[in-house]
Amino acid sequence: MPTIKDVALKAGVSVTTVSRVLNNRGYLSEELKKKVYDTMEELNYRPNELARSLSRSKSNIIGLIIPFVSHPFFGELTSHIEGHAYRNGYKLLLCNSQLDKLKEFEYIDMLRSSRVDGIIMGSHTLEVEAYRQIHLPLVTFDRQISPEIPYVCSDNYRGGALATGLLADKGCRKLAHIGVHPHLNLLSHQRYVAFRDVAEQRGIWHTSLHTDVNGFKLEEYEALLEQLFLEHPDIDGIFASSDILAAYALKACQDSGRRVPEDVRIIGYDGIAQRKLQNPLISTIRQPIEEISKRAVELIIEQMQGKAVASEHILPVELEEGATT
Amino acid sequence: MPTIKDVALKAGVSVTTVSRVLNNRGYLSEELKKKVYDTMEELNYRPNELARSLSRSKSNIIGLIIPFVSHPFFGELTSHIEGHAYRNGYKLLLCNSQLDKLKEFEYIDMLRSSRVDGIIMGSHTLEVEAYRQIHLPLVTFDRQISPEIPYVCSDNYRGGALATGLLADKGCRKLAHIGVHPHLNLLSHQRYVAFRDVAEQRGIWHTSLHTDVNGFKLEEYEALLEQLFLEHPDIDGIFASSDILAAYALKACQDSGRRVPEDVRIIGYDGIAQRKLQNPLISTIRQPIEEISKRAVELIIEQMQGKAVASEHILPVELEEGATT
DNA sequence: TTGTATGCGTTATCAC
DNA sequence: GTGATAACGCATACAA
Repeated sequence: MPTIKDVALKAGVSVTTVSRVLNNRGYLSEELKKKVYDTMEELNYRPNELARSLSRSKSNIIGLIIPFVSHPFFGELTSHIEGHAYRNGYKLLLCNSQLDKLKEFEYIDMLRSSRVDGIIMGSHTLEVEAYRQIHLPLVTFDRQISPEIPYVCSDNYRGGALATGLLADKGCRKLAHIGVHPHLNLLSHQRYVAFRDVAEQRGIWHTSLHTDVNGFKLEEYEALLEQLFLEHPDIDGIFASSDILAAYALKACQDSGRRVPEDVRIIGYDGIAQRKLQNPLISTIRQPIEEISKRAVELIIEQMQGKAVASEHILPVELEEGATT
Repeated sequence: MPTIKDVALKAGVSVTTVSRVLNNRGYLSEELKKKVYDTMEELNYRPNELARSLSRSKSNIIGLIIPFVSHPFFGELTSHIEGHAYRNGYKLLLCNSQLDKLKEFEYIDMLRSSRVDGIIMGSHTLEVEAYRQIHLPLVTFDRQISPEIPYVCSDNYRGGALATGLLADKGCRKLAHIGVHPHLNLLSHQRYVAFRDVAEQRGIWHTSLHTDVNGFKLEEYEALLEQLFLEHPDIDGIFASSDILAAYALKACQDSGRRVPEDVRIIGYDGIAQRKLQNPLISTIRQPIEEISKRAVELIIEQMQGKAVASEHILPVELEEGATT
């Protein structure tokens, strides 16, 4: 591949000049610019980003660590984050932790070595201290780590309250919450807290089931629903902590001859696009996924620029009623 | 951040020695190794991958260009590709083209500038010549570009034949194929070719509908199904070119009072995990997504190593019957 | 076995 | 306005 030196030589100028043209710095005659641009074109020259990054100590890369891209929610999140990064001239290094501690740890190391300009953390299997050691612009999704590290999330408590309130309003008398394991200090745990609060306020019987610690597996979801109906066959309202989980609940109801919403009412969380494939359409609490993604990227960029950023970014949710409630 | 120089200084050795320890090259006494490792630890030193990459002219980054990560099929593909890349010590730069020509073009440029070691192309909005100009290890998914560029895909023709054969066996007499626009020379077009061939061999009436050129939008899918049943209300067999499309077909049937599989039989393509959320379970032609991903990464690595690779990689599909046929 | 010097492709600091 | 030259952080050929 041709280098800046080749361009300089062929254009009959110095590398400094070529670099100047490249970065549009200082005063350059139109004629000179054209000459340089032409030789670049001629040589099919592409500036070496590695060298640029090294020299400027800025890579224009954002690292994204999430549990699973193949999970629809994270797929949408990733998609929007990529879009915003792209619009701002950043590349995205994708890291699937699979909720594997070692993998997440190694990825953090790799990202630091790669001198990424910042990291968006959507996976949180490690201890607080591990994240504090990173010393890079950081944004966390759905987890509060320490005051210096900003986090962005949906209004989990309000979402949980809205969902539970709807089930109560519809006359449910025996509620179940299903979700992933609340082992870590994830903010999504607030959905459950709200569920419990509202159910108790309203004096409604309620219970909660959750998957294993590393639970994002589809088989686990199935087992969870089976257990639920085995232990509590007369459940008449389910608040699922994700739309995927809600879809499983719906399927489990249909398979066991329960009518939805007549016998059992179901409401999910997330508001993923794929929800629309379900029949009947699943009621849900919509997270502003696009807004969350945008904010996360902005927060990374602002930190890089040395700006002070607020540490708390709680974005509003919206109740979106379908046909399962 | 500390550099190799800091480590050398503090350990009382030369940078060369530190570099040697880092890369485990040449003969080094255990004592010396330990001393160097200890100072690295002490300084929390991380080698600068940018500098390493520049020096070795190898970035250990693979670029992945796909239309949409949020599409379940590409989500799974991405997930597996990431896994294999990681296992081989490569990082993944994620590029969502959104089937936008300009974006895809710019991304190719960015990847070249970033000196990625290879590119896996799952988006193909550009002309053959654009890809031939890349001059980097390349692998294509589902598109044949030129003999030098290896491609990997599922056995599309066989998949289409299996699907159509099944519908025919079940007694369907009026078949429809639905898919995305066959504008580009995508190999998935073979699914349709097989559909037509088999239907004609068996003497079965058949038709085909497809989305717009840039069609991956969910709304378009809905419109497509609406049109299908409007024009051909008596269709009794549908072969959808993706499971997502099949899910829409299923929903459209249910919404219009058609029983599946009694009135209309449906079979999809891909074999995505999310298919299991549908009720009834959708019959499908399963692509070996994991194997495809593995092969793609391998082909990139082998090309980087200068090995000669075969240009055609057609992996077997499998008919997986659910409850919609 | 360890160190010196040079190069990787850019940018930035000086001079001229 | 333009051009040498020294960084950027690391790897490596060559010496010692």
